[in-house]
Amino acid sequence: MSKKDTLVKTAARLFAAQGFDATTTIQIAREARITEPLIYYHFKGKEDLFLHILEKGSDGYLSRMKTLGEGGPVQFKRIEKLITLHFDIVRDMPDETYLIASACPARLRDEGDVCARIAETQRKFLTSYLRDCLKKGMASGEFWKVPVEPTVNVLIALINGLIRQRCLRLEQVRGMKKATIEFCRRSLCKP
Amino acid sequence: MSKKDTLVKTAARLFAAQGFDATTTIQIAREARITEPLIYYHFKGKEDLFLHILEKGSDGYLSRMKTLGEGGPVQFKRIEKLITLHFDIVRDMPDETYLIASACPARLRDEGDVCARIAETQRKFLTSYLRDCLKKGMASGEFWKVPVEPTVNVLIALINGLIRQRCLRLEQVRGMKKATIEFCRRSLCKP
Amino acid sequence: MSKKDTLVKTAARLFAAQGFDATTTIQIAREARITEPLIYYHFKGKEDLFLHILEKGSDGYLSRMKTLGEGGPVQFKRIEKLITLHFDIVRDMPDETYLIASACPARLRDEGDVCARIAETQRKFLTSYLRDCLKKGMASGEFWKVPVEPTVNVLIALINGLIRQRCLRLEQVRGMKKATIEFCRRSLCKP
Amino acid sequence: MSKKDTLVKTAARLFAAQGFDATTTIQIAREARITEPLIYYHFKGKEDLFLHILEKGSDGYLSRMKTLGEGGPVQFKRIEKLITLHFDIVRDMPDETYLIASACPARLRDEGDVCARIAETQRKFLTSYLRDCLKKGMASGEFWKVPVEPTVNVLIALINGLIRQRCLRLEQVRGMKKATIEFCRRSLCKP
DNA sequence: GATGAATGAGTGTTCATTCAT
DNA sequence: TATGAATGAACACTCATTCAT
Repeated sequence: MSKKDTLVKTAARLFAAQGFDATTTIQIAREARITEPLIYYHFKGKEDLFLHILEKGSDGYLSRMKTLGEGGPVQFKRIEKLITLHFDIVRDMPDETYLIASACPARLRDEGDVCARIAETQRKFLTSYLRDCLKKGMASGEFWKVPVEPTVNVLIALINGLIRQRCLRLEQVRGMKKATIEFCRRSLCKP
Repeated sequence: MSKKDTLVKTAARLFAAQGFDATTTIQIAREARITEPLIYYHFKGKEDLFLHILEKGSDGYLSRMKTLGEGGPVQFKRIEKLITLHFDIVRDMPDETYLIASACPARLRDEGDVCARIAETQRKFLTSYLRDCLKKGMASGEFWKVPVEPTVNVLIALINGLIRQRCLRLEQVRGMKKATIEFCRRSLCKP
Repeated sequence: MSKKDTLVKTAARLFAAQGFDATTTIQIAREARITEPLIYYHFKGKEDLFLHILEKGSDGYLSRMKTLGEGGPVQFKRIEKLITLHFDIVRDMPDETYLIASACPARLRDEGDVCARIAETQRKFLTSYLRDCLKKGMASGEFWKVPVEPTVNVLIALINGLIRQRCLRLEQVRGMKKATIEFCRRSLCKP
Repeated sequence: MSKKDTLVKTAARLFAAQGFDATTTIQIAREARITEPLIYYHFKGKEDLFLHILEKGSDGYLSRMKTLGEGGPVQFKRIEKLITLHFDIVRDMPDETYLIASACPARLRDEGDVCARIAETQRKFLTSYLRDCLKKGMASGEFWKVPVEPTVNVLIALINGLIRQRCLRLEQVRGMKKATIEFCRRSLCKP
C-alpha cells in the first residue's frame, strides 16, 4: 500500500473514531508512519484530506446504491435489498459510512458545507427510492396503506440508527439483518 | 436567569451544534455574555462543564424514563408510551438529548468515560424495558413471535435514529410520531 | 491568633518554601483558612504582603543584631556571639531568615527593590561588624594578620551558606554551631 | 550558534536571574530571538527545558569534580584544589552553577524532584571528598583534630555561600580565592 | 517524494485583583 | 470584618501550516 493510501486510511479511521476536530495532523502522521508535511504534499490541508475521504466514501456509497436498480415487481424485495446493502456497506467501509451518517448539526445546517451536500444526497436517494417502493407497493396492494412521507422518514431513521449502532460495534447481537428485514416486512406487507 | 444558568444553556447549545472540540471556551463566553474565567469559577474546565451538561441531561432523561412505570396489561401501550416520551424529551431538551445520543466511538469505547457510562445506562434501560414488553406481549399472544434480542436492538436503533433526525431538525415532516407508532404496531401486534 | 496573623505566618511559610512566584494568593488563603479578598483587606496585594513579611523579618533580624553591642576587649568573643546569634535567629524565624538570604539575582540587582535594600542592610551590618572585629583583633595581636575585606566576605559567605543549609533542614548534623565557631577560631586567633 | 543553543543559553540566563516561575516562555523566546513554539519543538515544555539546563549543568559540574582525582599525600592541597575548582566553575558557567545551588526548599524536599537529586549528588560528592581529606589529614598529623561531619558541613556551607555570593556578582572583592584558601588552611593545618 | 525546523494564530487555563453586599 | 461572584491580563502550550532543502 502506498504511503498516500496508508495516510488516507489512517485518517479515515481516526476521523471516524474521534471526530474531525479531535484528530490532529501530527496524530494522523504518526499513526500512518509518515511525517506531517507529507500530508500537505498530497492534500491542501486537513480539511481537504477530510473532504477527500468523505467524497470517496460518498461515491462508494452511492455507486453501491445504484446497483439496486429500478427494479422488480415485488416492492418489499427492493426494500429488503436496500437494507441488506446497508449492512454490507457498513461491514465493508465502516469508517466512511460512519462519517457520512454522523456529521454535526452545524455542518449539516450550513448549505455550503460538503457534509451537508453529502448527507442531503444520501437522504434524497433514500427518500426517492423508498417513496417509490411504498407508492408502488401500496398501489399494487402488496403493502398496507400508510402515510408515505412520514413512513419513508421512519425507515430512514431506522437505517441511520442501524448504521451508527453497527459502526460503534457496541451491541454485537446476531441476527440483526434478518430481524430488521422481518420487522419491516411485518409492518409493511399484507399477509 | 443567573449567569451560571446562561453559561450552561449556551454551552449545551454550542456543544450540541458543533461538537465538544469545535466549541471554544471563548465562544461559549461570548455567546453567554460572560467572561471566560467565569467558566472556570463555576466549573473545573471545559470538560467538566461538558460532563455537567451531560450528566444533567442524562438525569433528566432517566427520570422521565422512570415515569413509564412497570405498567399495564397491554404491552404495545407501553411501547407506544416509550416512543411518545422520546418525542417529548427531544422537544423539551433537544441539545442534551442529542449529546447523549451522539458521543463519538472513541469515547463510547473508553469504559472510563462518562459518555460511555451514560450511553450504556440509556441502552440498558431501553433494552430491559423493551425486552420485558416483547416477552410479555409474546407470551400473552398480543405480539407475533419474534427473536427478542435482535428485535429489541432494531427498536433501539429506530429510537436513536429518530432522536438524531429530530435534533437535526432537518426533515420536519409532520406526523412522524404517529407514523412511528403505527409502523411498530403493525410490525409487532397480531391483528 | 488573629486571622491576620495566621495569614502572615502562612504566607511566610509558603513564600519561603516555594518562592514568591510559585505561591498563589488562593493557596495562601486556603492554607490560612481564610478567603482571598481578606488578603486585600489587610494588604494592598500579594507583593505588599510579601514585603510586609520581609520588612518584619528584616526588622527582627536587625534588632537582634543590635543586641550584640559594640563590645568587649576580646574580638573573637564578638565573632562567636555573631555566629551564635545567627544560629538562634534561624531557629526562631527560619522562614523570614531564609527569605532575607535567598532573594534572586534580578531583585538584588534592582536598586529600587526592597529585597535589595534589605540584603544590602544585612550585608552592610555584617561587613562593618566583622571589619571592626578583624581590625581591632589584628591590632591587639589577638588575630593573625589577614587581608580584611576578603576575609570579611569569606565570613559572610560562610554565615549565609549556613543560613541556607539550616533553613533547608537537609543536613541535620549535630554540633554545627560549635564546629563553626571552632573553625573560625582556629583560622583567626593566634594560639 | 544554532537556534536551539541560543534558546538554552538564554533560558539558563533568565532562569538564573529571575527564577523558574518569574521567567515566562514568551520572554525566553523574545530574548533568544526565536518564536515561542520553537521551545516546544525542542523541549516538551518549560519544565523540561529547565531540567535539561539543570542536568547539563550538573553533568558539567560533576565531570569537573571528577578531575580532582583521589590524589596526593598532602590533604590540604586537595582541599585547595576543590576550592580553586569551584571558583573556576562559577566563572565558567555562573548560571548553571547558581541554579544548582539555589533550588527552593519545596523542590529540595521533594525526593522525586530533579533539583533534589542534583543537589543531593553535589552534596554527596563534596561530603565524601571532604570527609576523606579530613580523615587522612588528621591521621597523618597534617590537620588538627576536628569533629569530621560537622566540619565537613561547615566547609560545604562555605563553598555554597561563596557560589551564591559570586554568582550574584554583588561583592566583587578581589583576592577572595586566596583569602578563602588561607582561611581554611589556618583553620585546618597545624603550623 | 520526503523531511527537520520553524511559525502565526489560537487554545484552555490561571492569576492577582476588584466589586457588590 | 468578611465573602461569593466576577474579570483583565497574562500564561504555558498546541495547532495546522509553511519553508528550505
